[in-house]
Amino acid sequence: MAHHDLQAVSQQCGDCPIRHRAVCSRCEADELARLEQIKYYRSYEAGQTVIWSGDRMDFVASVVTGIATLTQTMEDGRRQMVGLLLPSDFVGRPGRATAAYDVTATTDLVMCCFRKKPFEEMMQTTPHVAQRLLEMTLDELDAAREWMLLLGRKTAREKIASLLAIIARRDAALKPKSAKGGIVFDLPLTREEMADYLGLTLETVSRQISALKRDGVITLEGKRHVIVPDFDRLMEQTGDDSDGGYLN
Amino acid sequence: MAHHDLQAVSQQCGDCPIRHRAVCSRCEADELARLEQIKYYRSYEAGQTVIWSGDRMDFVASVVTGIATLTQTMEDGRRQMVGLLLPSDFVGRPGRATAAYDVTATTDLVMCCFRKKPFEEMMQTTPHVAQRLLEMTLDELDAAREWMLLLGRKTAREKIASLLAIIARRDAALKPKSAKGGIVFDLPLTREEMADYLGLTLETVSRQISALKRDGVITLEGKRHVIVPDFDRLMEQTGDDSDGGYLN
DNA sequence: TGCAGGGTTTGATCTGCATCAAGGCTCTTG
DNA sequence: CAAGAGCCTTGATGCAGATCAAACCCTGCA
Repeated sequence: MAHHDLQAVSQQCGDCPIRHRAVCSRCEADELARLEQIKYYRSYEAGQTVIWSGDRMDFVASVVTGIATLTQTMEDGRRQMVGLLLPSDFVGRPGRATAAYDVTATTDLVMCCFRKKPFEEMMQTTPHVAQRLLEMTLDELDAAREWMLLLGRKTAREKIASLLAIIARRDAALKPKSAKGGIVFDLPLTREEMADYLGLTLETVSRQISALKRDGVITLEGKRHVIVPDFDRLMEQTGDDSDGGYLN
Repeated sequence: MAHHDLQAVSQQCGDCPIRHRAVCSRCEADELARLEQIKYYRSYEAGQTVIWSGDRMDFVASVVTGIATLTQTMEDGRRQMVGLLLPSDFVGRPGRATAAYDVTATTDLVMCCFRKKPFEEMMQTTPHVAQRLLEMTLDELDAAREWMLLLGRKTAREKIASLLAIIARRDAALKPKSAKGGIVFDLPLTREEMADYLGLTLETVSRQISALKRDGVITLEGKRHVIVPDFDRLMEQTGDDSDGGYLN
């Protein structure tokens, strides 16, 4: 429905590794040219910090490849992940000068950045961009609220199952078509990062994964490679309504 | 900075009880006329449900007076509040046909509603509205992420103190000027609603409030009327950075 | 005046997860 | 090949907050 979105825009150029070039028929040539001018790419390697909370941030960006996290840290070191950024997700806030969260690359990461000032100007003149950004932000807000239910009310086992289901679903959406014999994916997070995501300790994460393994809900090959023989079986462990997602 | 925002628009009419009429100099007369045509008011009394999760929802709205909550419920009855709507807050999602959460009036409530279809059309033609909505949604997302830190990592005492601080701050912002002798406000939520907000049980909420009272951090008159003699003292209990809020 | 019901407090006990601690696996580096 | 560093697992123990239960307070109403 959005005929000119940020991903499409950030993918106009030939060096962008994901998806096809998507030129929208209704986009004005000079809009694109303007975007091209304020756009640049940055790469980070796994573990590197993109920006620290409180730092000056004069760009907004969208993830091209890799995975990044947003985390908040309390003075005494307690950490909570508050965002998981996958390819096409947006970082940064027009109208704010400093970063509100630590942004970290958990895998090798490429981001497509736009300098903030010109980007904001473009938002004024190009309503599609603001509309698309609104849509993405509303999606993120929904995800955050789902996450709040998880943090506030789910048990450790339900939390782990939910996280696995989220990753499995996303992975299934990307891949052409998983084998019929079950869903297979690699965990993009360490046990500690999972713990920060779920509001648990890494020991509890480890124990609950072992428990799911013991109960035959999942199988592990190595520490990271997960096989889910029966996705419905996994979903039963999440505590969520079975009736899947609301379709818009 | 937004010269034409949703509240301003919803307050053009004389029957709107909050704030002054705010006519934006840059707003086109016919924009306003269009908004007037698709606008209507609805009232609910305390405790009433505005809409159930999954129900058809053919309007978007903003709170005029009173307080509403968004909650999610699991099949077995566990509940988590995921949004607290104060005057001027926005409900509903353009581009979604059904409600994703239960919306409940916790006090008597007046909402200014816009039928969804024409509202969406107006978003297309009036960029200011989409931009303002984006701003509001980003604010909500920030609040949700703060809330996630609370749910995932704070102790019961810190949760209670944080909630009191949030309410106190909001209240202070509304009132002309609190007395110098400390901040005073009424809790707009029952113990159970606070528990749903904080991911606790109502017993724990009650106990922690008693503890804060015992320690002299707060004083209670009746069950709902709170006196905070020293706001900094309360803030110390929240676990948050002392350096207050980032100013844009 | 009594009593019924919703909201709240407080006590006793239980339990899920945190904490503390040790050891295993795998990869890197000298 | 040894030594070290990350990351992960597993065990033992402790405690914050859940659960179960009882009683209190206030308001409305018969």
